Amino acid sequence: MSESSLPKAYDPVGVERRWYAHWEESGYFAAGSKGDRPSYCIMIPPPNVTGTLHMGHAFQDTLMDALIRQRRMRGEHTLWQTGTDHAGIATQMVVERQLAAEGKSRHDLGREEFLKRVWRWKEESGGSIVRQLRRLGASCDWQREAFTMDSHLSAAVQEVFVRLYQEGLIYRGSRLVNWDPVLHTAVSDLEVISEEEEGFLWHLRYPLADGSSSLVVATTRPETMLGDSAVAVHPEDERYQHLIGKEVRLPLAERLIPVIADESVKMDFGSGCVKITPAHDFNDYEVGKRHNLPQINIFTIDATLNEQAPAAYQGMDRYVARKQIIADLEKMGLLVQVVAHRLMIPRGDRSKAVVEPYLTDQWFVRAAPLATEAIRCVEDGRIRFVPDSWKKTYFEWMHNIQDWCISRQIWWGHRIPAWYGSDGSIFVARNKEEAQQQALAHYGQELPLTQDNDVLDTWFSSALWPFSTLGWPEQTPELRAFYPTDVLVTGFDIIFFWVARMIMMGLKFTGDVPFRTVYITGLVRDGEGNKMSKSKGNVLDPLDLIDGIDLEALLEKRTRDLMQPQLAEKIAAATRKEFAQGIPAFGTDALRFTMASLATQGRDIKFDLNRMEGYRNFCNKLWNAARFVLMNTEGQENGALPPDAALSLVDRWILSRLQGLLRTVDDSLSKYRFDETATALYHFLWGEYCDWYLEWVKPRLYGQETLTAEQQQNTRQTMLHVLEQALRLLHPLMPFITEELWQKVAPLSGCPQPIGSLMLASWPQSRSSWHNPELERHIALVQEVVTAVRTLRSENNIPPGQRLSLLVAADPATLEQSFRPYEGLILPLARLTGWQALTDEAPVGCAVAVLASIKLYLPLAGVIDAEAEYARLNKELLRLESDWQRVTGKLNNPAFLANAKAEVVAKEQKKEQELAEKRLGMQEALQRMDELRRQR
RNA sequence: GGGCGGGUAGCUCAGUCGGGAGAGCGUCGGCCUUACAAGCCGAAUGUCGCAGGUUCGAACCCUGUCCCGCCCA
Repeated sequence: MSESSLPKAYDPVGVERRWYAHWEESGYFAAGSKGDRPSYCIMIPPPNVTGTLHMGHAFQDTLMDALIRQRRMRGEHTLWQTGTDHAGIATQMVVERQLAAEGKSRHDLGREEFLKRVWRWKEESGGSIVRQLRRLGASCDWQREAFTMDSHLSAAVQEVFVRLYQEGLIYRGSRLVNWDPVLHTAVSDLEVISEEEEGFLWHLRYPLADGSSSLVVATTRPETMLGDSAVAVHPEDERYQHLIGKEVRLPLAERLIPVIADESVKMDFGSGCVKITPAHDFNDYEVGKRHNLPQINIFTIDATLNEQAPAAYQGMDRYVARKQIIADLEKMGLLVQVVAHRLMIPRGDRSKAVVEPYLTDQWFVRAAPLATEAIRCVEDGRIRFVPDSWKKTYFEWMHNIQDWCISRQIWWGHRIPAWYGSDGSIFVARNKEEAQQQALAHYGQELPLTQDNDVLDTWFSSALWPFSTLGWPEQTPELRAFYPTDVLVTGFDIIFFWVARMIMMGLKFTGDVPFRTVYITGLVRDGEGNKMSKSKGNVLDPLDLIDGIDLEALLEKRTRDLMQPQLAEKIAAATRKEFAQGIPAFGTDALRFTMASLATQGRDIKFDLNRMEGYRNFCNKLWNAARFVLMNTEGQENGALPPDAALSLVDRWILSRLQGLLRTVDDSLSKYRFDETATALYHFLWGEYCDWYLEWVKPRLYGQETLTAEQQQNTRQTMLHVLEQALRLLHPLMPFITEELWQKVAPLSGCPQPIGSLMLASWPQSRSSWHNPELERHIALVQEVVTAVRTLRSENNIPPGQRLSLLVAADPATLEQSFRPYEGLILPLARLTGWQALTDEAPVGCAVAVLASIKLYLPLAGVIDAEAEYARLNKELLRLESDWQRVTGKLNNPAFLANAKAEVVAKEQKKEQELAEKRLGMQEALQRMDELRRQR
């Protein structure tokens, strides 16, 4: 054995930087030309251009990269389309906050200047997330990197808008929408998070107009009473029949409003009378339409009271007004009671401000007509959800789909391609010139037009991503080659936001589905199952797991820029406790392997740092296995893999096991069961290749067996070949370490032609001639024997160094077929000097192991702890007894024999024989041990 | 209120042909055995949430029920 060219422990840092740069510079990520290869395409869910990489990205991008790398190795024409999203509201908020720090607002700058500023911010910070993506090893085609505001993507947005408008699928209308009074924009219902909060139910008395009596309404929002248009009761509510049709005098506003009957009123809620405020409540809006009630808007865009409110309240914030109104009503004796009440409070997902139902002019997509086909394509299997059950969630939403409010009153985004004439006529066009032509046709003369000030919902452009990035509306070669794409990998949290909308838009504009499979991942959470969030202070940065971070830096990072600075102390304490030593550097491959192994079917993925440490160790194990292989092959003649017959038992065995691994990896990847892939590779490399095969190889290479030079060479070649193949299989999950090792291993294993990178090496093909189940069964018995001897040693405290000889009792056929041919594999690993067949009674003072067909005796006279051995054997016998009884019970049951499948019965019979044999052997052994311990 | 997912070893989770309950981590014991102490060898550990049912046979299928979580209203 020679010195290895590898250091003793794997150090990921240099390896990762070096290889990624090499891959990218060499153009290995680029899709290249199609030729006659099958295409394979994944669209990355575009992250926020100014954002940073979080655990969810690391998780999903690892899986996408694994799929892409495997397909690339299989020789397919692969494209992983990458890019970023302009994230309208989020990005605008960041820049506005920067301005605020300078004491300015966007209005001080004006639209044009503000947008320049946002672009500048995008240029400055836009690089970080794509740099981080590279650190993950992502093999996306950077030459095709797209941004949702790129000109050709923007052109697609305009095209889609115009066509939908022309078909009547986009319309502008005055509707009640979710209004964010802080951001001053409408948001879609998906961007509103409703959560239960503590509040009150106020019971207010409204006097009847004729002064005859009064009624009591219950409300959670007393300030909106100034906009009431009616009071409603249930038509069948006997308490209030006499009131229906009468009028009440609305206090403070001093308006007369009718009492109406409407089915939607819940009789058992509050007093059974409710105020109806059509301009400020979604339900009341519907009621108002049914009863033709006026819509009285009492709020400004800031949710302060406007001129529709009585002068005394104008200009007040909604919550200030609430207090004032309650106080005023109380003075007037009209406040009946106040009851604590939990209610759902809607907040904007970005600003966290309480969202106000607000009457404004907005643009909408008529969703129902688009949904029909989008539902059908999942029903008929053109699109498949993995796991399948997510399609129920999809259907649930699609069947109840609402029109989509797509206009946003912000500046950063795709400006709506609509122009208004002086009389309010709308001209929707691809550009201003086209709009002016329309206007000319309409007015018969040239008149000034003004463009709509609003921009589109960011998700509108995201919905086009699968085809806009490929060049649509042009029929580009890329569009032809890669659309429909193959699989979308994303989280369940954006099925509605994004997946559903891509399906609708894709079908509408390309006539085909945007992807054939939707693989839905779980959400990465912390070890306790909590969502990772800045305010909880439990965020882990994938880069910190790769590079490591010391405690101080981690504390600083977690407590910087908190929305609620008072949380800093608590977060710091928790962080100190959990990461007293900071986080060590684990490297990208360990992170990726962890992500893959966590990719089970569940919804929540609790990220476990200990597990990651285990996979870091796995990297080191692999490193050292390769180191061992290289030590024994570098500078030697290793030949080429010979035909089967020339190979030794262990060589044939590991090749057979390799076939099993190959099948499992292919199968699990095709099912998106990355956890199975990871487990199979881990178990093969550590549990079989290292723990058994390499140990068996040692005596062969070290000349402890008399082998010819050729036999030794064959083993060296097998050792190289299996490692080389396993590195290929592992590459999609662990690209860096496999590349580094493969570069050294592949030339020695005689790879047919020199290849620049493992990325381009072919994906291993299974060879059925290597599959050898009979040999695997024999070796399984060998492993059982070795383990049994080791157990006997361990249980009797025999030092590993102490050499022993083994006595073996079995029938001659078993001995000759299952034991003797394998003695060379058994003796060294069990650390035995030799063995003898036992024909007579075993000598006194042996430790005994009873296998199905073989009994093993380890002569330990004088050393053996008879008492302990007796207890151990007794326990094992009890276990055998219970197993045996269960099996014989089955076999004695006529119903079982009559109903069970023949192969099951046969299996049980075989099991019964084995157990009976073992049981008998164990009884004998136990008896002898009993005698021995009594002699003491 | 409607829908969905989960409850398996101390922890995190596999276990979709219904036919002997698994892995990793942790724990315990023994080892610096010339690739690796980030390692090697060995061991212990289960009311498969609960109750019924179907079946020769249930962690798995059915019904009910409890608990936890998510989504929608």
